[in-house]
Amino acid sequence: MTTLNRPGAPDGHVCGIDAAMEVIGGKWKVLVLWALHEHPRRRFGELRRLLPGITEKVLASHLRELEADGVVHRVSYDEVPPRVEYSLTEDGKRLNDALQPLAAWGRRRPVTGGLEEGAGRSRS
Amino acid sequence: MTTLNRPGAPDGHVCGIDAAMEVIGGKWKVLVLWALHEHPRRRFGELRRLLPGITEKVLASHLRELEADGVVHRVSYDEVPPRVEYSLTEDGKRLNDALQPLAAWGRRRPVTGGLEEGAGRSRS
DNA sequence: CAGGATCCACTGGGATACTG
DNA sequence: CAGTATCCCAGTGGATCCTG
Repeated sequence: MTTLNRPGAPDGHVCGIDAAMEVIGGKWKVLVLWALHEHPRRRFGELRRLLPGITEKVLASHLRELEADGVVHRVSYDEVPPRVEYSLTEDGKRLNDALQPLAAWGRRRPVTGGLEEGAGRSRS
Repeated sequence: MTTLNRPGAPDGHVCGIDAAMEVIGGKWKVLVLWALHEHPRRRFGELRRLLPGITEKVLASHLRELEADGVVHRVSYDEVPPRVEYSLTEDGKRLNDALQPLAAWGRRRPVTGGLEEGAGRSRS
């Protein structure tokens, strides 16, 4: 367990977000999910092309973890030229749905209408 | 740019999730948000107590980033014993709302009804 | 073409000690 | 009490080379 470890939720809930974060915790995870959502049944190379900047290792490992987490489905046809297709599982689609509100929130962030704190974007 | 960097969304969307992930990307970020959501106007030490296992450094930095991102509001009264109170901004509350579906998804994960991949939780 | 194996660099996070 | 300052380690992501 390298992720969030709540000692047992003293308040009575586990919030489940940590579980979700465990799944989408990778740097490109959500984008892979997203790409798969918009381009069902994509092959490794295609996904790689869809995610400019990602390396094979990272894509491969993310895909493997996503598969292990049951949100991505992998089908490999053993043909002469190796061919593998990835797609979202039902659970993966649900995850994507659950991600929508967050996406919407993030999208309206830069120009929030009622931000009174005057906070600016500043990160490392 | 240490975060997700999409070259400009070739498909026409930025999905916004990456922006959101930037905000909640810390290990304890969501839990801090959560704690603040359930315990409005909490002080540093109290928050620390609410998040067993978190260190001062991390709590402080998360709080600072969360504040910079406009989701947490910080009020410091300069009294004799230093006193600072943290609370969620309106945007922070919206973020929390946006997090709910994800939390719900994560909560029902362990016992998914139709998981045929036979995947188990396996991480590094 | 799909990825496994390595090596490396970076940074996020933990522990501890100190200050206003 | 509410942080800040260091040091350090581990995990994660990146680049490259190599294989089925």
